[in-house]
Amino acid sequence: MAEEDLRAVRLQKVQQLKQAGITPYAYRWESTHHAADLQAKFADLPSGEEVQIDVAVAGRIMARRVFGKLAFFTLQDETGTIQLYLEKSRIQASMTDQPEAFDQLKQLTDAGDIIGAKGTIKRTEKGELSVYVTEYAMLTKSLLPLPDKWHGLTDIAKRYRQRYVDLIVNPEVRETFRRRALITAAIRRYLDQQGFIEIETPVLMTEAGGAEARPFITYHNTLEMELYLRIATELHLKRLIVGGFEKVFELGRIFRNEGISTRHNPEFTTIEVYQAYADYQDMMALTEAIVTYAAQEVLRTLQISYQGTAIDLTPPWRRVTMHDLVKEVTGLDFAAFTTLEEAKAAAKQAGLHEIDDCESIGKLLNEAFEQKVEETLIQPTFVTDYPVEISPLAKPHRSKPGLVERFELFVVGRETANSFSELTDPLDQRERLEAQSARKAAGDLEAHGVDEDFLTALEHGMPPTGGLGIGIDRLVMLLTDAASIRDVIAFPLLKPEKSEDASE
RNA sequence: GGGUCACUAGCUCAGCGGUAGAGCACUCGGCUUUUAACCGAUUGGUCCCGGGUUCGAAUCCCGGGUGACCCA
Repeated sequence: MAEEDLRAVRLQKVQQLKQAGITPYAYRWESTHHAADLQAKFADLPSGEEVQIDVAVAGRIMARRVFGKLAFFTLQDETGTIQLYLEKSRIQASMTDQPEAFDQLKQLTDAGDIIGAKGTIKRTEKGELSVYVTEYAMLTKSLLPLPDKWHGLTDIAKRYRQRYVDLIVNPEVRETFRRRALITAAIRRYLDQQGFIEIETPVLMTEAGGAEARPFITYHNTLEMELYLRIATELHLKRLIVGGFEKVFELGRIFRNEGISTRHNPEFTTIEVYQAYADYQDMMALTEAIVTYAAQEVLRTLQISYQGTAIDLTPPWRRVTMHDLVKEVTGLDFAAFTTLEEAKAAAKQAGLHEIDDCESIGKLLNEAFEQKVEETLIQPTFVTDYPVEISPLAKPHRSKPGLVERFELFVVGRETANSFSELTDPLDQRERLEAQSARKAAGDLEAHGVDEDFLTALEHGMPPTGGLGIGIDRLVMLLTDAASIRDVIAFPLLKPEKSEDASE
């Protein structure tokens, strides 16, 4: 039967309910238990036995098994499922004001409807814990059919486009988003316990900054000006450190106008943390603490499995410099090169590709790292001491010329966190931002203009500060064993299904 | 950006040049211990869209759309 016909049948049932004086869209319902509560509480109840306890439950009908004078419904709420044992004689005896109650249950309810039920507890002879129903109420009539009860909804595009249906029929999807909420709550709780406060900074900015990425551009009507959606929270949080806060963070959404893949969504969530009087070594300890706290709170273990690979999150994690890793994997010792030409020749020899545009040894080192090393970093690894050329906001290394005090955390081959001893010298910072601004002028779409107010803030003096950013989506992927970032974002960006060609 | 694959009933899929199919769901009938309930009978289609080849296209070719995976 076509979808419109299926819908028409259910609309007819809506009318029939109304004619019988029953609203198909009720106002409230009071439950005593969730399905999981009952399943746990009566786990030891033997088959065939009853318990005279009054319970009330509510949820969506997932399956109906209807006999002549008896019916079994599978009811699903947020916590799980429980069976309703619906006996004509018992319901008719209790719902005396509604003599047709059982027939209405058989004829006017469908899988997908939301109902409430009151009754006692009974484990059937076949062993299924059930609410032995005395009364029920239609709470919301559903007009559209649920997907196949056995195969469910597997079409990936449809799952993302109609996430509500995905959530109804795929319980593990609900679990993923429940865990995501637990992870962000755990992170906030940990930071709160450590004395950090969360301050919300602007999403709309007159100049994008704090990262190298293409921004989204929007427009303010009354100001008559273009604005950028933030690509990082960095520059505002540092202003707060200048202002005297010593431990701040923000867990929020940022936006990057770039490609979409299983690891990239145009809007995603990061947490950035700034701690005055700390350096990147302190931030490593903080990173370990945050991630292991979240894992323990949500999974109760540090031994996790990601897409079939065992990952051990037990700290301390390996700490190794980018130079040493590149040398270890490729055999190239970048500390030994004196000219760019020499380094490029050796890099090509080692099998690196598309390196002709690299204008410095530091960028070449980073290319070697990205092309050869990243994918090998499966267990949690802090990669330290980056070239200054690719780190415009980090403080020069206290003992290694040409490098900065920075680390990135890699797990399962993916960058998961990024941190530096923050650059606090306003003149050095100006030089680096102006260099970037020149690249913007030359057409680099990921470069940005100088944020003069940020430099003014630095000139007022920022204490030595450690900064840390963690990609929340990737962390959630890791802790929920999700293969795609779209599996941990409730409503990922998708192209509209049909282009409404017209209008022009 | 490039390559490969997918798109057929509400859902899951078969059909691959000759009358568009199955299971589930829906509708009707039967049924007081089911749990993919069962039995019987129906119903349901822009075969993603647009061109082309052909006597004939869901099927072959070209273009487009959406998505997945791989590569950059």
